[in-house]
Amino acid sequence: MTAGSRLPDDVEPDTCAAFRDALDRVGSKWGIAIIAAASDGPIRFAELHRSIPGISRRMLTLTLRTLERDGLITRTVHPTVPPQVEYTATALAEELYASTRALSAWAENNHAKIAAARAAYDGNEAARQEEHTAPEARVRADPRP
Amino acid sequence: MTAGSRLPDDVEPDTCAAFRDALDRVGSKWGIAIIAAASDGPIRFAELHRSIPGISRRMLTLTLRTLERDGLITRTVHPTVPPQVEYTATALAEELYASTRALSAWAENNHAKIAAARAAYDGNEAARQEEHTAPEARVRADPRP
DNA sequence: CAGAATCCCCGGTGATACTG
DNA sequence: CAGTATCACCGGGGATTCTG
Repeated sequence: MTAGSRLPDDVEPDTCAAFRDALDRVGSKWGIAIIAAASDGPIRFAELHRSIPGISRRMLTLTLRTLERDGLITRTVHPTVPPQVEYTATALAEELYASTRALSAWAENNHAKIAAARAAYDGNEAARQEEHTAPEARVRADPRP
Repeated sequence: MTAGSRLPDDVEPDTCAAFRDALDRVGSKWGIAIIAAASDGPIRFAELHRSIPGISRRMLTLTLRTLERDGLITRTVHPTVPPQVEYTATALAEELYASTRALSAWAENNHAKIAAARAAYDGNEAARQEEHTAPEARVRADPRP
């Protein structure tokens, strides 16, 4: 397939699809946080759990599994008496994390503009609502039973 | 608040949060595709709808609204007899889109490695399953009523 | 300590039909 | 043409409990 069938799958053939593909790996709620935390060398499950405030053990486990599956995190089990497991970000994950910086930087630099744009939009929106409801209607609170 | 209360909100204080913030703007299923399509100059609703294959009119409208609200897309209405509306990506959106490239590039360059990692993981996973089910059990299909 | 299992909720998304 | 309005789904994510 895709060879002659002319599937309608080519808007921004590569770039756009590739971006979504990257998001599938690191777009989950905790993905980036985990990779970031595991970038500073091996870190144990409990440490990870503590260093990422809002996360539940469940989501930590699940996200770690997908990251491990994709080769972004290595899992090392030390068969000591209280089980001890260490996680480390792979080189691949480090590259991914680095590729993330541009987006983070953009967000940091422009979240003020975004907020302003929202305020402006919401303001005009509210104004349009008023004139759409027709001025007369706004006076009629009509406290009649 | 946040002054002395020592809120547990500082894993990767800025970077990680900023990334998630960026995703809130462009992480939706169609966000990037729309910005990409609107980067090549003004484009009409129907054109947009055609150039992004899988999208429904509903999601196109909704996503355009949020993008407009965040100042990433400008909406221009021409009061002609058949209504004509044009959308254009703002400079802000262009910067955002540019900041996206690093991630897209990473995905393009490494999706092979990812696939390989997955295959390896799934292979070992299946193997572990077998030996965990205990060899004997695998022989017992037990066709008894 | 490091999970696995279960239940439940909610928001993003899709399908369909109607409108100015 | 360019939307809006409804309904319905389903999968990510959270809270809680159990285990080797």
